Amino acid sequence: MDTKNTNSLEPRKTPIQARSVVTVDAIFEATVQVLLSEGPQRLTTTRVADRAGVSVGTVYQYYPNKQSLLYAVLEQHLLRVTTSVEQACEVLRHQPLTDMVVGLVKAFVDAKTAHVEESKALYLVAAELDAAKLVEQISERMRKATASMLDSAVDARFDDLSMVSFMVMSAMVGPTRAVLEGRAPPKMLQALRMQLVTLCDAYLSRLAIPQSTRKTRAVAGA
Amino acid sequence: MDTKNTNSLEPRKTPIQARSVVTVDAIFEATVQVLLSEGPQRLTTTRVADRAGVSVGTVYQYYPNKQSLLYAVLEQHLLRVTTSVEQACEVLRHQPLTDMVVGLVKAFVDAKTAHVEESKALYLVAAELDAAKLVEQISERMRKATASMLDSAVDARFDDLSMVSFMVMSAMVGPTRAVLEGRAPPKMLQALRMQLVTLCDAYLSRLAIPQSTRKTRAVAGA
Amino acid sequence: MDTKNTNSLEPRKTPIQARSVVTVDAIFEATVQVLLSEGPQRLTTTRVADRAGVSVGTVYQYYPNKQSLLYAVLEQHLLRVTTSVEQACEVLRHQPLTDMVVGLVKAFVDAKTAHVEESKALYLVAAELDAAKLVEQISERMRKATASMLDSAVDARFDDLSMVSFMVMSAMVGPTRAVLEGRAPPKMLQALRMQLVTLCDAYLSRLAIPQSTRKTRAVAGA
Amino acid sequence: MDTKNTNSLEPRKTPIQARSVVTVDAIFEATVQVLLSEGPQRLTTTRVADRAGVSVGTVYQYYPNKQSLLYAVLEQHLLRVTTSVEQACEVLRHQPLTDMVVGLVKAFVDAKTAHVEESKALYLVAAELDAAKLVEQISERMRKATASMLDSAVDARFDDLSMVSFMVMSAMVGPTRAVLEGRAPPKMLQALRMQLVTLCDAYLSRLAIPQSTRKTRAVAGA
DNA sequence: CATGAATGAGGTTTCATTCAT
DNA sequence: TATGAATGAAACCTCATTCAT
Repeated sequence: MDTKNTNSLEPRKTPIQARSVVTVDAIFEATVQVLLSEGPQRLTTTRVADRAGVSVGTVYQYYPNKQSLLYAVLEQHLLRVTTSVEQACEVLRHQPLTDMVVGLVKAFVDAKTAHVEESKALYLVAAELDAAKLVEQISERMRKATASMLDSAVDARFDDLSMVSFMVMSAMVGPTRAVLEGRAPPKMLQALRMQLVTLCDAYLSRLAIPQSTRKTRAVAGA
Repeated sequence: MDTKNTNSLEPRKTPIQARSVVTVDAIFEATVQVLLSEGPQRLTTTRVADRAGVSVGTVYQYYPNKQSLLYAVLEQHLLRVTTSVEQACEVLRHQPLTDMVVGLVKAFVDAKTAHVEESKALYLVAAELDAAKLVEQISERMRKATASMLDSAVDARFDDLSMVSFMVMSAMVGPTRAVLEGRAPPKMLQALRMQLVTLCDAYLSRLAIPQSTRKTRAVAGA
Repeated sequence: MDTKNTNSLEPRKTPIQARSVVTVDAIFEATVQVLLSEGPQRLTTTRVADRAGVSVGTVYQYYPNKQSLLYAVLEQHLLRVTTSVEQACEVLRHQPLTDMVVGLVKAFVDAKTAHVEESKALYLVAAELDAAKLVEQISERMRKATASMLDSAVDARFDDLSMVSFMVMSAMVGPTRAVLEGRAPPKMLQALRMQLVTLCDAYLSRLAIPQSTRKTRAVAGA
Repeated sequence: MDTKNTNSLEPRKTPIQARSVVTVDAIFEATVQVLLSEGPQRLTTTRVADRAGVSVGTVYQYYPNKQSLLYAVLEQHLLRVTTSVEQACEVLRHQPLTDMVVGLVKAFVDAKTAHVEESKALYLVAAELDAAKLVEQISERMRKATASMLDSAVDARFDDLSMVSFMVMSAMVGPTRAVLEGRAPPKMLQALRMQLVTLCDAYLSRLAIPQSTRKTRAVAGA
């Protein structure tokens, strides 16, 4: 087992004492701050330590290397989004399709835009880090949650849920990222949610095999 | 005169002699290769020079710094995609909406997947580089082309072309990128084009203000 | 906060632990030694580090760049001379002119020749460094001190003290430098002091507005 | 004989054809210009070639290395000053002391200030170059000329001519250099000549063994 | 003779990481 | 545990010089 050695991405030790918890949090927080203020290129372990008010050595007490530090921050961010999406999906089960889309878009966009700067910075971190696996896992979880939710829609059924949920999730990512990274007509900031709803709802309606449940009318009209 | 100096992203000098043309190409090609084989983190000017079979100094004869090297490669890639999209948009003018979508998706996905590995590597380059401006320009060009094409559709009109074209382009980017980066159900590789067509066509149909005429009159008119 | 960054000429951090004080001294000393043994052209940060028995990295812990290293050495040297001259001027206040000249010349030449080799090497450093400002400040201080001293002479008054002190100081510099740099008849090494006294005293006597009083009253007055 | 190889400071070949003369001049001139516009640190052979409108290779046709190029420029400058001083000394033979000093100071300062910027730049070159020997030779020539002139003064004789001439020459250098390098009260630019005359004349008068020649009165009074 | 592409040693600087205190 | 001084590999970049064309 070399899961906790220098090459690992896992945090090194789990803090037990209260003081340690404070320290880890400070380091964590400092990492985000440095990321925002200096950018990922200028994020060095020393700078993080300085910002956190501890010494470099202390940073290495809790994270075996720089990657694991960034990994932790990235993971937290992604988990926040994922959790948010998963919870929304859970709540939205057994609703009509359109309600699902509205709820899903809201959950996703809200989570992403809660910390705009952080989101932006972390796109870069994800690139520098070999975080493919993590991103893949996260994506998988969100797709699963989405698929499961869609599967319970009262007014629609889908042939290929894994494909549909992949498309819905990744279709939301494109415009959202473009907006976060600042390329997008200004008005998009406001319109993003509605447009994403239109996009996903139109797509899903097109693919839906309508269900003649009592409570559901034809969604796609015509 | 000062535009080709050390801080610039512009190539340094235009080769005059024949052999130097070969050299520049070799360096450019080597950059792509190193990018693919080693990843952007391990791309160093020395490694590029080695791969190109020249000395470091030679690299710096043509590119003022490492960034400009990466910038050149990124630019070429993006321009390839952009040109492809623009040409498609031009050709597809005055067609029905669905034909447009099919053509646009094909142009975009073909261009992106023509050099899959290169595309993947360049996502990281774009992140590390301060390429925001370039990406923005490129995006802008594609949106313009798309908007102009959509504006000429024989069977639809749109209220807010800049928003619609932004959504279409960025909605295509999301799933495409996810596929290229390897997170996506395996079958997506094949299904991508069709799904994107469905996605975009559904979205556009939903937003279209239908034109009742079989033979469309002046589009921008009325 | 930003004053100790990479572009500064200021030393980077003040040593806290005892051992680091030793290190800074060693680096400083090594710089002087390399300067003497290899000349300013061959002074590299690596060589300094080697001579100091530390790694390059350590050098950069205390000096943000090579220039700051040289600057520190130059500054110390110039301050040594300046202080010496200022103290002499202070002590010599209210003396007859000739005593002043004798004391001033002694102070200056002694300080300069205390570390002959160092002085020689630093002429080159000053040239390579953008030390114009430092040299100017130092010169200014010495001129001020000289002027103030001369102003208190019991047996002379001067019309234009700033010009007179400039001439005296820079007239001393010429021959001293020539001697230090090894162009000068051999006997000059011994005769320098006396000749400088003659030079300056003759000059000052020529310009002095004689004071007829044996016991001088308020100097700046009458 | 390795006087014309790569390590030599001698120019490589003497141009015979007219075209060559033009080229050498252009290179020479370009060197001075680059020195002034970019400073000695940024003077590279390529930059000189560019400025001269020739290729680097051509520069190396006429100068075996960079040092020889700088050496040539420095030599020319120093020779100009030296020649000027020597000619003045020749002309001033058999004159009274004061006339000599006036003439000498004028010759020296005029030569030095004829190309102020060039003079400044060349101080740095002299430092970087191992030009000690050249400077020493030049100094020696000026001292010889001065000594010989002084020896012919109609109204004075000196015990130690080599020392006296050394002091006179180097005493002029100090203030002149300070003025050229911009540390000096502003008015000094105008006053320099007169002050140097006062300085040197006072010094020489003090050391002179008066000659009771018919045409000469006691110079220093007393 | 002139050109200018190519060379590559060598310089400066950074920064993740270790370890004695 | 925490500290922070020290490490040194490795990256970027320059520029004097050569030589085939």
